[in-house]
Amino acid sequence: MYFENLEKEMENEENEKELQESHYLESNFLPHIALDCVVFGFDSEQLQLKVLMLKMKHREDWGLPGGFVGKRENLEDAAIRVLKERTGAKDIYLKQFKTFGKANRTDEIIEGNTNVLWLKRRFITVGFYALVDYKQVKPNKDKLSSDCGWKDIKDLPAIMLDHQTIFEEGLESLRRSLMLRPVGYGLLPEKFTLSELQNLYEIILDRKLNRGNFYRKVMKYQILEKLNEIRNIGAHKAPFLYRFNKERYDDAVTNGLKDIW
Amino acid sequence: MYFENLEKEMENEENEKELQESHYLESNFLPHIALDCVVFGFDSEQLQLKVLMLKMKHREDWGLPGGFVGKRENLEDAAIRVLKERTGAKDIYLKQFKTFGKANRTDEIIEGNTNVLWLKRRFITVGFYALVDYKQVKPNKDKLSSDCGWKDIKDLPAIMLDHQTIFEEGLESLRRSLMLRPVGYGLLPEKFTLSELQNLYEIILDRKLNRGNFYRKVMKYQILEKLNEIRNIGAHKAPFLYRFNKERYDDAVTNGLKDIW
DNA sequence: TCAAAAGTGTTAGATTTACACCCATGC
DNA sequence: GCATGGGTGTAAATCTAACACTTTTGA
Repeated sequence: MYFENLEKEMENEENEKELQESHYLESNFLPHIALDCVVFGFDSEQLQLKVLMLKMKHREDWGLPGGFVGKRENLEDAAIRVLKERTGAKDIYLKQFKTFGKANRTDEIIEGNTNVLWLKRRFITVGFYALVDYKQVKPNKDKLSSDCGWKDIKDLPAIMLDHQTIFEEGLESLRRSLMLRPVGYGLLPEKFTLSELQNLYEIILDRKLNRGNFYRKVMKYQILEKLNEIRNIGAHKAPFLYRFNKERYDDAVTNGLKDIW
Repeated sequence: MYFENLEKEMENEENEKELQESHYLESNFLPHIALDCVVFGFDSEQLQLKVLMLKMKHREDWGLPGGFVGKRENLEDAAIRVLKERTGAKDIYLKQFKTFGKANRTDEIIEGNTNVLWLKRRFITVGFYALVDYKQVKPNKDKLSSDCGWKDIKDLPAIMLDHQTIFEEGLESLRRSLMLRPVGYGLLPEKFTLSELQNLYEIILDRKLNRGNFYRKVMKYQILEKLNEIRNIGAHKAPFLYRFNKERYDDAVTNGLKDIW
């Protein structure tokens, strides 16, 4: 009997919290509009491209970090805010890639048992992908989730709603843009070795690249600066460190480099 | 005095209409969400790429054809519906290219003098571009506009809101996609000559292409079917007619052809 | 001495670009 | 005959892909 009451009390408390959350959302954000981010991080030790995911409360499956657009907030700023809250990282490369607007895409939630009533309506979501420095990120769960962490893109858990599709289209979009322009700023730490860069490209494109040719190509576009530093790793020659020449890099990103890789 | 009353009456009538329109929108469409279409048509006589524009009531500038998303309507379906209403054309190629979400992008309207109150809120808009057969289209104005017609992309009138930006990004997106895959289905009539196709490509890409090389390239991808028909034009050899082989064309559109042109 | 890093050489083959030449045909 | 269309030839320049050789250097 006692336990039953305790449980009920806790349930009520949880209810109360969710109702408050619902009011907060109601008064601060645009209804029907969400955004979701496919946040990529490159684990250069395990040589894995990872994506940030959240485990939602009341659910067994995972979702992409997302959020809503403040009533007077620019769409892009909303995405930046969400990314900062979730990752703590600054220097985030963000790109909008597609808006998802199937009429029934959030029916699962509308019919589900959340008490955040504000969520119980149809949502259209704007998809962004983001490139962040894996090592700088401290995954941070939000109010609606119970866990937050990196998942290897080749080994994803069960995924809610249409977030699997959003992820796949985000990855495809990243691949395509790598064909047209350099990627890396954001995904790598400020200083990195050439083989880290090559590994990153191989993982994004999902194929091996020839080292010599890669070296010449990357040098030709002069987007890198060689530093007078070296990283000590193993029982062999220490690799040089490089960083992006921001000016040339931005130029290349803006104007594209035709299909390079 | 009499005229004054007449004017006032007409104003009242107009007011009444707009309020009704506002209620209609309120009960049928999602608030805050719009879509705008950059509709391209190829005028093969004047050799101009044209874009469909509307002149809004109460305004001197022009805008892109747009609309809203029905409460239970898929986003893409809404775009298709708007396009059909505005152009009468079937067989429309539609592609979403970007969502525009600056907080102040519709302030002009919020502060303007429309009585369609539903419009007096912030809107985020999803941009689509569409390719239609210029000759099949009968431009059709909507309730909120006073005129509708084709404009040469090299000679546009004054444009409202951020529709200039939306147009430019739509055109850029069309150009890019032409680099990766064939375009033309939709923009050309069912039957067309090779030089019409080449003209189209030259106008979209804004540069001359070598005829011989163009011929070989287009043939290599086998997306065309030569017909046993000829078009009689002038005092010279009549050109053959071609049409797209829909299967191969769709295949190429889906899988891309790397950078071709 | 080994293993990885850094840089360069080389070559076969494909692709691109630019011209140019041929024939056909409607008027 | 002439202007346009349709089709092919070709050579130079450039780019790609694959491989291999050299030197450096930390443990």
